[in-house]
Amino acid sequence: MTSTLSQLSPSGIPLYQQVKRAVLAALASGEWVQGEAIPPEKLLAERFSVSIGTLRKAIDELEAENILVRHQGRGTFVAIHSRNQHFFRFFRVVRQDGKKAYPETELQRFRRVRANEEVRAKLALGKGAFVYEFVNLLSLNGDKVIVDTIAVPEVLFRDLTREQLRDRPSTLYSFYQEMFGINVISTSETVRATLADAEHAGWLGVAPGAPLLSVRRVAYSYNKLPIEWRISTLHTGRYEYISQDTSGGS
Amino acid sequence: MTSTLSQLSPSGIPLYQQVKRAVLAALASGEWVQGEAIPPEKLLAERFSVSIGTLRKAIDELEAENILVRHQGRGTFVAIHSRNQHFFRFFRVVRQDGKKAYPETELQRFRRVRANEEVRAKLALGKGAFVYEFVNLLSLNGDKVIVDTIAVPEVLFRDLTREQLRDRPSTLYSFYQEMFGINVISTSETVRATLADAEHAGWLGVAPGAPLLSVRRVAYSYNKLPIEWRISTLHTGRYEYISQDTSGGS
DNA sequence: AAGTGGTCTAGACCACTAC
DNA sequence: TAGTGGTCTAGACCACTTA
Repeated sequence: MTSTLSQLSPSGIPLYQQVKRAVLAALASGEWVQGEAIPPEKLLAERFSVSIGTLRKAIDELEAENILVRHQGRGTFVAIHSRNQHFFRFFRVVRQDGKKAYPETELQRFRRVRANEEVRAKLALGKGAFVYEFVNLLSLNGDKVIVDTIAVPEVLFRDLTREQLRDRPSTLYSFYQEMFGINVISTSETVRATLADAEHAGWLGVAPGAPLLSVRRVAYSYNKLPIEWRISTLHTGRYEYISQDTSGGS
Repeated sequence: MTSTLSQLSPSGIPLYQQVKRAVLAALASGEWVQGEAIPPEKLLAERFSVSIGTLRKAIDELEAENILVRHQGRGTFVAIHSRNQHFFRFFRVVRQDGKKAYPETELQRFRRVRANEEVRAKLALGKGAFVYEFVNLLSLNGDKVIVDTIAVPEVLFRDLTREQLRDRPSTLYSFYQEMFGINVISTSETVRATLADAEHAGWLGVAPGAPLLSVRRVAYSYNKLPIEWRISTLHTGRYEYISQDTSGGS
């Protein structure tokens, strides 16, 4: 992969966007790997025959999209969506006093089934497609708080097993990344109030008929490809769902 | 307001951030008004004695935060948070089929009271401070869906009256903007499940004990100044609360 | 000390909008 | 045509990390 950029830009597309696409192409081709540093800015600027300012503008956007991470003095790295910071971007349940904690997960159920109509719609699957469907019970500070019912397309998660899920050493989304090369980069959620049915009441240790939150999520990879559908059922007795507006601030 | 920037930067804070703060200060002081253009970049660069590139970096961030809007060839404008696009950034309730609609509002209650401890904490008010507290019932497509209990500091909303609220021609936040010069630029929300009490059941036309969402919001202006505290109680029988993650994409 | 990204400059030229 | 923001350059110097 030399890829000195197609040299010509008759399209009128800004140079920095062409550079951005070229960097994305190099990432998608596997030229640079998860967690590894990409070449320094000066080298990249030469490779693409642009000034360093233009190169930086391209990298700026890739960093804003959580695809690259820069560290002053060390280099620019391919982002890892693992435990530390990124976890709480997608995990939005905290104790009512604001304290964040990592959940403990117990796999309750696992099966391979044909996707029903709702799941096919959410995951953009064709009729007859299979999904892996599993249920996790999540605890925070020892309290059973969340039941996640999750469906992922078989075609993207070939040969996923119950054991892999149960024994994974890291978060679910970094497991997706490490084992299947699938990156979750955005989600879309809706929230409703429901009453606990017998099964969820049992899992969460509440009375049937207790009020619960039902959070429905579609998770997307690059190009808005849907890769996971989940229904999270939350007991908000001592916890709550948070929804920050990240645009503003000073 | 000359404000040529304090000239000295012993603090080691990057210049463009100092410029950003200075622009925010000019906005907060009312020097530039809603929907009006701010001075051109070249002028601002001279005023703050920085290069145009540095000035642009400051404006870049303010645009990313929806505080300014740039239009090539026309100028840079103070963002208007009014009806059209911005409304649905803060109004996050849609019908379960995804259809968005503007709510109709009925003012149910209005009073001036001393803030209790919770409200004082959320709005960063001192002991004994007064707030205006009012209750709105919101309908979507003719369905009564939301009860908003809202508190705003008297010190920021001097002489707010029941009649002003009832007769306002626009959304609540553009009313804040037009009548009091207060801009909502970010919010922080938490969500819990509750059961309808008698009063809310009556307003929403549900049985007492029906499951409802309780959304608690603090709305902020520039510099993270809290300007409104509200508890929204939602009936999610046919509607739902949405929470998009806007960071990703390519 | 060497190498990385972060900031900042002082322009040039282009694309778009208004008049 | 004049004025606006958008792109791009070719550096200089600073702050941080690693050895």
